[in-house]
Amino acid sequence: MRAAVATIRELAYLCGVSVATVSRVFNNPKAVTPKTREHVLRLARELGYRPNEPARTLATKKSYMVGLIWDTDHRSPGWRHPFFQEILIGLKTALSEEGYHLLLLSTSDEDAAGGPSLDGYLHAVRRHSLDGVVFIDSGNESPAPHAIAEAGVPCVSLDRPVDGPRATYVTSDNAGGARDAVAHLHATGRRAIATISGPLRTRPGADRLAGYREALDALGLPCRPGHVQEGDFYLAGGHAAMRRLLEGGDRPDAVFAAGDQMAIGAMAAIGEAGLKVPEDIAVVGFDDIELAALVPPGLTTVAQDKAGFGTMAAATLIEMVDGPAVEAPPPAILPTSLVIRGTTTPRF
Amino acid sequence: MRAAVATIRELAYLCGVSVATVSRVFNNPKAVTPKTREHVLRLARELGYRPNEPARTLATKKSYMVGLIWDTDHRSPGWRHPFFQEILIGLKTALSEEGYHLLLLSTSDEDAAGGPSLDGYLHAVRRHSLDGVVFIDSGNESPAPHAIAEAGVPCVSLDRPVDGPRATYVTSDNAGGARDAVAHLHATGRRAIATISGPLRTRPGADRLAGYREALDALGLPCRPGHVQEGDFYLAGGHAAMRRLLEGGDRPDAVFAAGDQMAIGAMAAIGEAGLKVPEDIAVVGFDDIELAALVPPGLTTVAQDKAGFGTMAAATLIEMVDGPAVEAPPPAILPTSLVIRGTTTPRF
DNA sequence: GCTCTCGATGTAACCGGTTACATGAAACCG
DNA sequence: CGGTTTCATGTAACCGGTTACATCGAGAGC
Repeated sequence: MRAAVATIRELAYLCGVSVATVSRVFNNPKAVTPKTREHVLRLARELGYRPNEPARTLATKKSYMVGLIWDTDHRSPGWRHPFFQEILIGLKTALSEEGYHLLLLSTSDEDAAGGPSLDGYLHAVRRHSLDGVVFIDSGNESPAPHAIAEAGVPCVSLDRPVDGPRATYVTSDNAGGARDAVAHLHATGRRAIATISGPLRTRPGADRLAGYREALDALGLPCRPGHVQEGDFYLAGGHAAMRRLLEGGDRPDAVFAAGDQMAIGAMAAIGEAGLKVPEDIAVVGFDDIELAALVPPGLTTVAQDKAGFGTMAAATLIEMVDGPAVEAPPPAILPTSLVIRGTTTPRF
Repeated sequence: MRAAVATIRELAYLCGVSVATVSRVFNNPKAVTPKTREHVLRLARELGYRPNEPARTLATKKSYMVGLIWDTDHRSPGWRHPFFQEILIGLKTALSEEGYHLLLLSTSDEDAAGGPSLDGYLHAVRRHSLDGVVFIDSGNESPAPHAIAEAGVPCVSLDRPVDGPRATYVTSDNAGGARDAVAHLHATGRRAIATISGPLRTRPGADRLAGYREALDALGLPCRPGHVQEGDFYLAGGHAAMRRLLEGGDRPDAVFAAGDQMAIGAMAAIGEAGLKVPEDIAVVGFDDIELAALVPPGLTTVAQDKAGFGTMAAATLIEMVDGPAVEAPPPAILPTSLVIRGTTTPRF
């Protein structure tokens, strides 16, 4: 391969046209005669010319880059969104198709950017001329997304509502999924259905609990106070919450855990208490992480549309960035689907 | 917060100095009188001024961005490096500390950049003036890293050797870890030690098998041909390979699987054959994925230094980028450590 | 044939930084 | 005290694109 031509001026010279024409070939092809267009394109291809992005960004204020903010300190388990990786794939793929790139931003950049200011991310966005931002919630109530959203930067947040002139969010149908889970437990013969909720300050935590309550209501089952235990979305929290449920004297015959990790922790606690899943206590989780299918006897769970998160976030963001600057699209609520496995086999 | 000052010229005007002085305050502080320096810094802080990155990049050719190439098609499971996420965290954290950012690149960008050329990534690197590249191997023998490495772009590859004037790689001590695993199986009383290798075209696959052979040699054990089965690093491959081992007539009393997923697949196959782990067959894995601790009775495994991958990659890359442009540092070999759990309890 | 339009192309300013070089003041020195 | 060095600062060119506006030529209309 020959050395790539460096600049638009060189290419213009070689083509015998002006820089403006070359520029137009790439940015507004129909403003240029087919003949010259082809000529320029052919030479560009042969010489391996590609317009320089920083220069283009400088001139247009559009970088074709979006920031992925992933607000967390690296010590806490908070950074582990249950399917960060799937989200990332979906996001990256969808953005690439539209010619956008993804720049990773995390808490450390905030400080590095000059002191722990509340709007460190906003500065990062400005510095790089980012076209928009995707924010993955880690449940730690960071003020970052609000600062950005309010500044009018196109912004989509995952699993956490934000408002701002060009901000929206995408989440699963948490309440609906929870209702399905409870209805399924009821349909398999369980009547004393407890729940291990997520942290109630998180939106999915609160919504899944609400769905649980609605379902009990609809089924005419009482909502016994001891049957709601708050967890932390992680293994340990599920384990501890399950022990509380077991020690409560009012032993449930089914548990809806608002996250698969908690469900697995709960199953461990059930085993330690000498009880069996699903014979003594049925379990349903939420998320459908990879592990759910592997842990015996297979965890019944409310599956989220993992790839959908990324894809939807990308689509929504691009709509705000590219589209006519009207207003923020409505929040996207992804459907869930119940995956039935061994932890909820019917009672006789 | 007041509106951020847009340009260096404005700030210079407000400070009553020239743009050159302001620029120096940020890039070469000691070239400027303490008094003016403080003055400029104070005003800059008050006004929220930050130098514009694309402009800076345009002028200096240094973007303070490194690309993370993650070569894969999104369909295959190949993108699942066993701990992509940990690597990413380590990488991002270490890079942020030095003021570098991470730009995600993946296969789709290659095409979008104008046809499926072999050096699509190289173009992406040039377009964005990336300072370097980290390449995560997904085992699909992509030619991408070589094109980049040979072009002289600073480049560090994970788990796969590359050469180029400024290229190096980081990997675990795969052979050493494998030797430890086999020695441990021997020490717990096993003598008929089989292995499920990774794909032999991958470097870790080949190295772990080599380590296994060396260990058998050192222990004076024969290396029976039927006792080496090639897997794919995934659950299904481990399962299939284990069945081949069991059907071979020459049943082993221990298996070293070159990856935890394969080990877990193998354990399933052992269970299906009516045999027990560790009583009938002991199992050791490699990686120490999260699941290893959770799957009963706990998988003994060779732990890799997950965070170390990212940190080391970042350090090595920055050394090449920042440092005096001598030559590529030698490959980094991260130590492994054996984590002993329930699948290898000693034989009486 | 002459103007008028319109569409393709060129010229040059501009985006927001960096930096080589010029400048001028202060410090140093014999 | 004149001359030289040193050092902080300023001027202006440059990085590689985009784009407003000017220009020019061809076809349309009369």
